[in-house]
Amino acid sequence: MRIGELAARAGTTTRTLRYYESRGLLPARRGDNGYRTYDEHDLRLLRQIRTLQDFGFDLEETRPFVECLRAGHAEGDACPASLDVYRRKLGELDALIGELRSVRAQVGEQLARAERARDALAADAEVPGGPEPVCELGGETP
Amino acid sequence: MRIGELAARAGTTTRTLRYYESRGLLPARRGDNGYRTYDEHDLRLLRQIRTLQDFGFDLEETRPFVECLRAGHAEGDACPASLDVYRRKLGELDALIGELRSVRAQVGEQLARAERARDALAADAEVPGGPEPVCELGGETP
DNA sequence: GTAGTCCTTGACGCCGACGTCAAGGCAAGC
DNA sequence: GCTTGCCTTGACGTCGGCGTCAAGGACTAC
Repeated sequence: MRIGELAARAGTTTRTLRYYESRGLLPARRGDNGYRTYDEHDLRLLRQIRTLQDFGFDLEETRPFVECLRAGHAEGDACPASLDVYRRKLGELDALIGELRSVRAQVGEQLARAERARDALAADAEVPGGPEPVCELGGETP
Repeated sequence: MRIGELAARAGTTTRTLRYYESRGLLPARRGDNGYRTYDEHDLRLLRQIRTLQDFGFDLEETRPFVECLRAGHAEGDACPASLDVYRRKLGELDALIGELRSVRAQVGEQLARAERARDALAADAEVPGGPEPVCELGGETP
């Protein structure tokens, strides 16, 4: 199988495969004409990479899985190094999710506060002699 | 106040301020000598930008807040455009957090599965005549 | 006068994971 | 022979938010 077919079967591009090869992640054999040649096992490796990438692993993090498969294991996560990556990733995910939830809470609070302020202004505006109406944006404020 | 002082007071760098200016976000007046000149109001704008950046807003998303302050409002989120950004951000955060939790769950499951498989192999190994021991990685597999 | 500090603009570097174009080789169908 | 399509390498572009020089002007202190 040549590069175009492998790319199509894995739902990626030839550019990506050449990139992986340049990174030493997915080397290819070469035919007499210099064309890259792949087999089903390469497809397996590639799918492992893609799955992890979809999870947000960066390329280097997929390397232990690929090497594990290449070492003959049926699963890319059959080796301790892969499990370490899993665990490290779980830690990173937990930390990131925690940060994002904190940010979400703060932004939500800011929004609520700003809406209260706006409503307070709107209520004041209904009182005769009240202040200016709510900003409607647009740019020009006289 | 010149650029160095403003940067120091906001806990950022002169490079960053010039970058903001190049983006049209924080333009500066110029003194006779060509130096940029800022006042306390600029510091207020800058702090607004930095706060939102810390929340993960990208620069363009801070623009409505800055323009709102520049329009004379006491708060950067006193304008509807800013509230829209808040709401959009909340949606993005919720979506992202949801994705990350899903990924976290999947990775956790993969880890658990892989550990079960490893333990099963280890248990087998204790039985006389059982299969090969667990992969210890390292590279060479004969 | 001169050393030192701050300022100016301009321009390249960085990071990750490729996209995109260019120039040319190889194989197959007509 | 000619076109078409896939392949090759090489190299520059992308995105955001700056970092990091480099060369030179401005101002202060001594």
